[in-house]
Amino acid sequence: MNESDDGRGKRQATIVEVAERAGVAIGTVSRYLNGHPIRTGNRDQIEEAIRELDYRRNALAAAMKSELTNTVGFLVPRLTEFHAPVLEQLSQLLRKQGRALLTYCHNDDTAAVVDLLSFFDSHRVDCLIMDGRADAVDSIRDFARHGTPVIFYDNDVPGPNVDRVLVENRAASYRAVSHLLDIGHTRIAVLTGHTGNWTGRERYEGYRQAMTSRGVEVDPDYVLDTHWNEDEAFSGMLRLMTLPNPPTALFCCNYNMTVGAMRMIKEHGLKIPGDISLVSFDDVPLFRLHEAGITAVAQPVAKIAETIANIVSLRLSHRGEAHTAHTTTLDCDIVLRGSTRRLITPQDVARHGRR
Amino acid sequence: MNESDDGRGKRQATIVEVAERAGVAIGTVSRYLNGHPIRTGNRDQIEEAIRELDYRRNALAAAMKSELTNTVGFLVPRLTEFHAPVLEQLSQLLRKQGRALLTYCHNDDTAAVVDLLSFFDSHRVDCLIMDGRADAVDSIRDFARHGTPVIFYDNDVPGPNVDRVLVENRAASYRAVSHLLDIGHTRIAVLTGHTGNWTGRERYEGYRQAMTSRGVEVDPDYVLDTHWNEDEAFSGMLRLMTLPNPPTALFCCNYNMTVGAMRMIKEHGLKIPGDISLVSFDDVPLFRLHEAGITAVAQPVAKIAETIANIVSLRLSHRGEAHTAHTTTLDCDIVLRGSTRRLITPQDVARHGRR
DNA sequence: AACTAACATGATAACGTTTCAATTGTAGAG
DNA sequence: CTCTACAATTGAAACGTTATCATGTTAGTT
Repeated sequence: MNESDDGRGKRQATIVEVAERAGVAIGTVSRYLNGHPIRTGNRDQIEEAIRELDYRRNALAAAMKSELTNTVGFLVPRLTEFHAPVLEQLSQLLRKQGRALLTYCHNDDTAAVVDLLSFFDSHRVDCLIMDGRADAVDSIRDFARHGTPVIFYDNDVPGPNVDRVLVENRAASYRAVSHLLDIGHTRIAVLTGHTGNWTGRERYEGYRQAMTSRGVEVDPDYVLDTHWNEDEAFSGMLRLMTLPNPPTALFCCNYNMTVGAMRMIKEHGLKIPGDISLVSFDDVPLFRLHEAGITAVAQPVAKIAETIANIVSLRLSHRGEAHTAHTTTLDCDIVLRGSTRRLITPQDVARHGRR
Repeated sequence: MNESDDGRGKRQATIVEVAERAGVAIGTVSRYLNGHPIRTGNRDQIEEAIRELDYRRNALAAAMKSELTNTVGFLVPRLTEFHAPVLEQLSQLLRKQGRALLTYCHNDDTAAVVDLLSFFDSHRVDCLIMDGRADAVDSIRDFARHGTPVIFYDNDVPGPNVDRVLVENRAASYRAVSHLLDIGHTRIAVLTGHTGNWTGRERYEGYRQAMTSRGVEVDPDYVLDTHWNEDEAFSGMLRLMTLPNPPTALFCCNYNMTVGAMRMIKEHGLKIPGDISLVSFDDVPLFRLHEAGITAVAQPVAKIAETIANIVSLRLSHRGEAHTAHTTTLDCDIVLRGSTRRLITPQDVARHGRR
């Protein structure tokens, strides 16, 4: 329908043509486009020229000179119910700063991470946000060496001199497991995700400290170092529940594993919390709607996104200046629901009779 | 630790310096970088120079000449459990084509959509993927006029000459509601999302056709035109269940609304499917784990992502060539679970006695 | 050995901005 | 009306790549 809807596009007007048509210098147009003060007469001329020529700014050319692309690289491990809201809010906060996110979901694939790092690098993103990864420290250091700020979130890895936005994984786990201990459980199993990375290690450590601080010994059979994903959690859970002495409570270190564990529990006709109590790291809307309600550690998604956005803004407004990296550690909430129930001890059973 | 970890970054080597050092012409280095054949001797020289100078490609400068940024704009309404996996897979498929996604989550904010459109435009994304939006057709047309391919997914709006990747919303809804009718329900309510947009209208239309094809009249009280979100679904559901003659079954047109409806149902002590049967559009892992299991329409996420990625590739390898827009419509699956149960009729009750 | 093709190479002109130093214009003070 | 600040404007030089085309080199035929 449209005059030039021929699929070819049309020759693009440049700032030069705008300047000619408006009868001013190129620099003046540039200044106008960047919001600098302009003589009123000139402004009108320029605006008219822009309209008539259907001029659109070429951010690439601009970025080339100014060394700023207004683009931020974002590397996310998985788009789970924890990460998706972070991305959602981050995209909006950064937009208010005039920036947008170049997003990639790497699924713990080292090669993909390295590949993307160099893509982001050659595309000159102004900043990089990612989970700290031991398998890519060298690439990360290479990347950061050129002066682009990097922000780690969700997972940490020591070494690189970058800002970090993390949560108090250990303390939150400690409290979660303490809750299970409070209500009488001692045979508590944990799906750690993966103690090969910091987050998994910290969450496990919280578990361990809670246990030992009550004098409960950690049974190695109860510690499953799976891989943050549903299927491994499912099979791990299978091993767990077929032990001669299965656990009475379970602590799952992320959302995906909670789903895997719950699937095993349901498919084998077990009940939460009747047969086993459950605490999940990561809270999702549907946990409220579970039959019993799932007790969960809620990460402060909004605060995380906000903090990251602030750091981006800060680093880029002082770019070039030397600075020391800063780590922000945010608190988590524990939401108690019905999936954790006081343990019925043999004594209880004896006292009240079977079933 | 690193030699130049001073936070300033260091002067960036260019292709010119590489050429000088390698003793070849600039063009030769460019050709090498783009994988064109190069004399063996020269190749070694160039590779050495690149290594020694720590050269990194500047994709901006390249894009400026080649008119290709290897960047694709992605505008997603919300990062729900439907959209997140699409983004996840899309980011990976496009990466294999050497492209990356500039992502923004607009939350149905018209101003944000328009803003992003012009951001993508000035950043010269090679292609744009978004939900078709009536509130932005003009901006979309403006955008497309310059020759950049656009792909609509999830939602459609007639007019723009763009490719479309959609699902058979109407047919899937028809089958979902027919299932409810099959098992005896007639008082079936629907949360349409928003019939102001195509997806909502189609899903409602499937509902309506299923009803009338069985001679069941659609009760306007049972049709709730809410807004795809949890809270409106919650309050809508409240209105629904306090009707003198409340529905015995419910069809929710997206995941968020299902959560809202389930929340109301649970908080008011009602049972699924005891008090009300439920079908959800969009299937998520936790639906399997609900007490009864939630019957749901599963959109073919992987196919959607794949189809979009293929179109991107196709359009960009034939760019500049005139083409006619193509619409792909994909099938959905209906997964029957326990949330839909045969209606207990008054006769049944009479026959078996109360409770 | 001479003669073609076929192909890699070299020099240079774009691509569309921003930036900078130099210049012109403007308005307020004397 | 002139002088002085100060701000807006100008013109040209980058920014780092790709594209073009004429030139040089190689390898394949006869």
